[in-house]
Amino acid sequence: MHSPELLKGTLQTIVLKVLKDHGKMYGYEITQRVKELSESRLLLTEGALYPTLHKLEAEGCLKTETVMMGKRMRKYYALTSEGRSTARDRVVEFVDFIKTMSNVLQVEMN
Amino acid sequence: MHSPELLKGTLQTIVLKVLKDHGKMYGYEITQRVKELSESRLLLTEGALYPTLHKLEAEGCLKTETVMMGKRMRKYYALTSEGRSTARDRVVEFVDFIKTMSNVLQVEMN
DNA sequence: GTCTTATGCATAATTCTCTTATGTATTAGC
DNA sequence: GCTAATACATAAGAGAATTATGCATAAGAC
Repeated sequence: MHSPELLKGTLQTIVLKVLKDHGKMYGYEITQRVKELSESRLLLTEGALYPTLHKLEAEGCLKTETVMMGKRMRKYYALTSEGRSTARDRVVEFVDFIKTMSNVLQVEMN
Repeated sequence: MHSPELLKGTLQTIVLKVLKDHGKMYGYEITQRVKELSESRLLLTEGALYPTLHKLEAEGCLKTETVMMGKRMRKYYALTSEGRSTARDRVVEFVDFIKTMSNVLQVEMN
């Protein structure tokens, strides 16, 4: 597991990009996908994920669709067009940040 | 300038690594060196830097030496042997984190 | 010669984002 | 029947930064 400190500020970026790559998903599914992609090194907690989803929705980046699976609720999230644009921006911003950090820390990131 | 959110959790890593590469430095000097290395994209604020230096010193990673330059004080910081070890660990941890993020975000960092 | 900028330290109040804890409820495995 | 996994959600608390403030010296502009 990674030091959770480093995760700060990257959660929105992760959520947006995963949704961009995998289409509509529900919260629990996102946590599992990130766990897979990170080989269990990044474990999203619910207390962080759901508020983030709600916030991104409130900002117009995500739209929702609630489906009942039998008696259990599933709330699917998908990017709006604004969300797609924000996703692009956030990823670029993150990559730029890493390039800067490579220079400051004098390390190669590959 | 980068979104300051991303900086969270990386400040200690930056301070430790810069001190490892440049030997003893004083606070203001560190801000300037980071500004240089990052081409003004990372600007350390004093409100973040000084508490971080004090914390690292309290943890035994840094030792200090105060010098008077004329009437102005300079407090030099240098890594202890524990600090050198911590610096190594933090950089490795950061690079690992970036590798994981590359997988999750599906981007190349080079 | 005064005014602004740069140098140099430091701390406090506030904000933001996450962790941890808690709550509710359904479904699957043994 | 019990435990683990699925599935949502919110609240209290912690941690790390920003912003604001304070003090003080030195250098450069005009």
